[in-house]
Amino acid sequence: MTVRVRFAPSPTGELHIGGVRTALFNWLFARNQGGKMILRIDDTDQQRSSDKFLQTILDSMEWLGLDWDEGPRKDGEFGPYFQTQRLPIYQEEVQKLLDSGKAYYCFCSAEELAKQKERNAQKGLPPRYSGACRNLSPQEIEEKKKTCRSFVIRLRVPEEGVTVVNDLIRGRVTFENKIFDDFIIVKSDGFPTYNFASAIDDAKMKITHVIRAEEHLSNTPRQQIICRQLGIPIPVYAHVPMILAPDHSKLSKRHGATSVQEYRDMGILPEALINYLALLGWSPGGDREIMTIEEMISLFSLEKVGKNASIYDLKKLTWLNSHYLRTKEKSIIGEMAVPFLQKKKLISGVQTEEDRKYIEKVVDLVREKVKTLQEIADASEFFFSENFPYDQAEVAKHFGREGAELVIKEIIKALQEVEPFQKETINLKLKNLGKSLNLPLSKINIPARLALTGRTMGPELLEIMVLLGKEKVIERLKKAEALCQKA
RNA sequence: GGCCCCUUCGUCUAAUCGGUUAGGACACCAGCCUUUCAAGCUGGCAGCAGGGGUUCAAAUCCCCUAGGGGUCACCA
Repeated sequence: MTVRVRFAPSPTGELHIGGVRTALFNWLFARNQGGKMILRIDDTDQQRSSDKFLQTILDSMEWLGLDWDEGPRKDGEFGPYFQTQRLPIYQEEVQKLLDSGKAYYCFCSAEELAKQKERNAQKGLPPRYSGACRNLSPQEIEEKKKTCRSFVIRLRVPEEGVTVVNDLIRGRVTFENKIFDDFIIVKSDGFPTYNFASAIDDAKMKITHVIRAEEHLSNTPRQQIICRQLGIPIPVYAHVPMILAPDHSKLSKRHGATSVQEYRDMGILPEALINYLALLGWSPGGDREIMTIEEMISLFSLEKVGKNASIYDLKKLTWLNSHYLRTKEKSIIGEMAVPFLQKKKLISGVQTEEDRKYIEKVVDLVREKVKTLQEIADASEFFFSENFPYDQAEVAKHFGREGAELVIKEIIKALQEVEPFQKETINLKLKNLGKSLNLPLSKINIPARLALTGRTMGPELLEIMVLLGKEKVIERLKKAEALCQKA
């Protein structure tokens, strides 16, 4: 039997790192097993679902390279892959349950139920359904259908016995059936609830392994009860540990960047995010940390997924990102930096071949010092514009001192003589200048760097000079000379 | 509150069947390198939640306690 897994997000928000990690584990498992990855959209919440979220989720998945074999933008033989398009399927199953008495209509209003819950809470009892509509006669049902505005359908849950979840990660987990009340399977708007739709779809889509977050573990027995009542197969479950925020609480917007989109905007590379997330809750064993996607696929196994929740740490993500930033093909990084440079208005929308080459050189030079694509853009401003800012404190310190102007003048004079304007020739000239002025090289380089870039730190000075070209170098030094007089 | 899950450095984790000076990575600190800042290299700091058992031997098996998380929705 070929492995079939699914990732089933609901389009009620952006894809956050917890969700992606679940998607990733599903994907790695499928690819490792030579199975199929199915993407299903659980959009039964009419109020909160939106097409905008659907699109960003799909875009995020594609950006990360987590492709799917069946699903939206793709289709497949077990569709449709949107739950809202599968209503007839659910209706058919509900009817079966209704006919056999395994489910029943409930006419209790939301207000009534809320009151009931409150009463139970006051008595210190668990909030459960009273069973008021459990045994209505056919006549009563017909009558209520006429008088009540709306109704739901509940599943008759056996009161005795236990339901055992066999989880690949957690082992056997046993639940007493008496802790469940008759839960709702069809809402008053006619849409199925999550547990119901999910159980049916997993079976109809021939899902073999349900890999999802641990928060669903407590829901699993309900789904198994549904499966049993419907006589459909129960998949193998694997509940992966949750990802928690640094304060140990459940992930939310107030914890800063949590969605894929935000990381993308920040200038995180997809492979860095994937690599980082793979390490959260899973380890290939040994000392492996940095892995290609192919290595992850071949090394992945659910047995090696841990049981305990993990807390995400931006610092490590950032470290991985800087690693990939430095080691990936420079033309690719150059390409990836383009939107960030555009956003800062350092380059225009269209580039000539020459522009591209220049961008690539700049990016290649700057990437050694930074951790994100955004930082590449921030660090390369002076390569694209004459209006870059000067660090005022450094200006005061280096241009304000006595003799500063003279040094700049000497540098200008020396550089003007350099021909051709290349690393070696410039280097030789500056070294000689240092000797003749009896100054350490740093006393020449630091003011020069400040004049050319506005900062005292950055890529290698000689590289900067060559890339900028003689003309701009001289021009900026002259500007600095003027600053000296003011300082 | 009931039920369920979990617990190795600050964080992510490793440790085939019980025997390890409990390993690695990020972060942090120091040194080296260096024409700045990084990177890189070397070294350092730091952990088996607590208590009972079982055993010649426990991070590892069992029990209890504590702590954390999840779930009990006409959300998924």
